[in-house]
Amino acid sequence: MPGTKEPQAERRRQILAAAYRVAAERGLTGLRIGEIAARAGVSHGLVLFHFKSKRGLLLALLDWLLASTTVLHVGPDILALESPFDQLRALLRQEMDRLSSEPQRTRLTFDFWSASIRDATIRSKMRTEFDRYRAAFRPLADAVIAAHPARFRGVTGAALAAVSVSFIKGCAVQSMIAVGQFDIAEYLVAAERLILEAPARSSARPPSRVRAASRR
Amino acid sequence: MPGTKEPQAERRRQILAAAYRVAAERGLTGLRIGEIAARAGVSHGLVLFHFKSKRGLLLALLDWLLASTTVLHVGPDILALESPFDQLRALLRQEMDRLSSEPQRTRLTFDFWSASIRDATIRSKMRTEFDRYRAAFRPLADAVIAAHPARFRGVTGAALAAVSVSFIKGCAVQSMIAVGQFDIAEYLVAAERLILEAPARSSARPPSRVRAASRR
DNA sequence: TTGTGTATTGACTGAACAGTCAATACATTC
DNA sequence: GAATGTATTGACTGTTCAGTCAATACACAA
Repeated sequence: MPGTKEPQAERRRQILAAAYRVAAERGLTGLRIGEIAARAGVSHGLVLFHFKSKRGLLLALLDWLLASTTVLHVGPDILALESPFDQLRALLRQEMDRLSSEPQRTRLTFDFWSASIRDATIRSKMRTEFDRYRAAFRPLADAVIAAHPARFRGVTGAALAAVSVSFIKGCAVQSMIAVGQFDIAEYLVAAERLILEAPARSSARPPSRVRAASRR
Repeated sequence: MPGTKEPQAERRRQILAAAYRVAAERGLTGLRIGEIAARAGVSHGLVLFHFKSKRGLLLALLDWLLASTTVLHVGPDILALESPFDQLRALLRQEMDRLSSEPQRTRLTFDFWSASIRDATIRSKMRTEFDRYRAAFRPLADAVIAAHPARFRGVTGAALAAVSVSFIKGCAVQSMIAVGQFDIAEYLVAAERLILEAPARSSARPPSRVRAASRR
């Protein structure tokens, strides 16, 4: 005996929320329409009614995941920093913190990356997202290059942005596998010193603009 | 009517080889005992006979994959470089080249990473491999720190090694998703300038030891 | 009230697969 | 050449799922 009706959009939302919870726990491979339905408190058939097929649900879930992921935000506190180097460094830190503070979301995203290897549709969606993410780094990357033309002679803003993204993704990958054993704080310090020539700790000396640019 | 007998080890090898091919094409999720058997030219039942269960086969495949992956090798040409910075840079380049020259293997490894999120046994194996990989970077990382004590004050060799690995993994991830569109050569140049303060191109000036160390 | 379209259910179907097993072939030892 | 142990097959089983569908309930309009 069919239950109470809900407006279409609302039902979809409920089901997607349940799907997200299941996917976060069991992974994309362990995603079962039956379990999603149970969690959403509806029938198996209804899930198919709203999403047409399992694949349809999967793609909707991906859209939902991407849409609800915070877009890279370069806030005022970052813009307030003097040198582009400092800004880029602050941005990296912010992003790594964000990824590690949302392990479920990060793991699910990772699952979709993996799926994207063999699925063209998923890949295309992921790529769009990747591009957007990289593009958000672009202005800063350009600024860094402009501030240090000699050092970055021949380096494009695109490539520099790509490298920045790599750091973040690579860090995420490692922290996912080596849970606990991988100290993000320590990692960040090392990354900063290595990449972006950090100023000495607790010194009052102005940040990074000190060097480079004077080269060659 | 049962076919000709093969020595146990040899059969396992044949089946694993077939499993690798199937996994490379279809991914771990698409791995089917039936298809593996067909490719190996044996029966479905025989695969189970030799590997006990699908999971057994999966773990054996992982062992095989890890065992057959080239261990990080710091060759004489790298050791010949003067400064630790240059050595580390050369090593990064070598590894990125290697990963991108074996896309199938890299993709499969990626698949296993993904599986490791939800499977403790796989995770443990992957972690061991990760540790080994990171450990191989360790001596160089230590050398870099020793060469620039001021710059890396408070940074451990472990963290520096972890960052190096991140670069490589992050690069691999991006190049897998943004196939074609992602220019590894350009990426490498950017990474080198950003991370390791590259010497100016085609200049005869001695490498990196120039700076840092003098700081503070 | 009647009618119409949409939402919802639960039972059913069929396919895909992992795993089992008895039968059989081969190799080796005695 | 009989006996024994191991490899190999193919048919079978049971389960797990995605997807279908007819029946039904609800909302709303006429």
